[in-house]
Amino acid sequence: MEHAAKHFRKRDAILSCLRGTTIHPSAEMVHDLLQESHPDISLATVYRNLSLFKAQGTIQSLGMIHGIERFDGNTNPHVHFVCNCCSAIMDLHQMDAPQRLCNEAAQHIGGQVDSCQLMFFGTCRACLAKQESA
Amino acid sequence: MEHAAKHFRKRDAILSCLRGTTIHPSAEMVHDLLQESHPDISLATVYRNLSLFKAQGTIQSLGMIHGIERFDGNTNPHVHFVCNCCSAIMDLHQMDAPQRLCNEAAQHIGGQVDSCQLMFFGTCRACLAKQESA
DNA sequence: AAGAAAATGAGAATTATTCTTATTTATTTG
DNA sequence: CAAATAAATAAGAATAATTCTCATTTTCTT
Repeated sequence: MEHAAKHFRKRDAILSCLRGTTIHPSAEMVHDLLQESHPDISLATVYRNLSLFKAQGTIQSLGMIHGIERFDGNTNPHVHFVCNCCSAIMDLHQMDAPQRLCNEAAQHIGGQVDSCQLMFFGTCRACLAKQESA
Repeated sequence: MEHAAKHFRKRDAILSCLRGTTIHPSAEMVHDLLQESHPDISLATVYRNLSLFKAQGTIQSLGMIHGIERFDGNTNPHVHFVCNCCSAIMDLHQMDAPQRLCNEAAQHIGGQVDSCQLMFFGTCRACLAKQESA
């Protein structure tokens, strides 16, 4: 059957939210961000749709950071920095994506390599400043 | 008697277990691996000591892989491959550790970079074979 | 407009991990 | 060597992020 583009308001709002932010939010952060425009959105709906988008490849998961799963609406491969102090996640677009290493990895592992993740950990500028003034 | 027993404490057994395996086990996997030599070890003890070693820097955490935290007794920086099918984690010692990228990352982020992790995801050889025969 | 299919809200269920407390084991001290 | 003190452990309860259930609402098809 032919389907026109379906319009599911809350689902769309969740995707727009992810695509419109660079904070790499968790499910709860998405829920908070949507409070103003959709005060009646359920946390379960956020979790459900994030799982769906992830399975579709529409968004990517950055994995569990400090015990909480974080998401990125930008599926282009790029490098991330995680602040161990405030759990902020920032893009490092300036750095070469390590995709070129996938083939090399595949040879060594003798399996099929689908993706890779390069992640730096440390303390962000804001948290460094806070520590100095304390 | 007391001196000899000191070397057979459960804490030591947990560390030895981690250092003697390359499967990058979770807490539960460590618990299982120790069943034969220490059938009365408690899962809480495993968790408690893994947290301790991690805080000390005696071992490293590879983060949550498919929802479960995995550990590595080898604190030397090296690259890992994760099978999305069976959750196996393998070392890629052959590949350059990306430590040299830390300085570059620090410049871009304007913060302090402590560590980094390069991880490849895909399907391991064993799981590929299983899929073909199915 | 009616019926079918999909999405949602609310809260219960799940599960990896952490915490609490009583007990056991190791270490220090007299 | 023995008493006192400190550290480690076992068992199970508590916690918290995530998933699941199901009744209801919304959207789509005819």
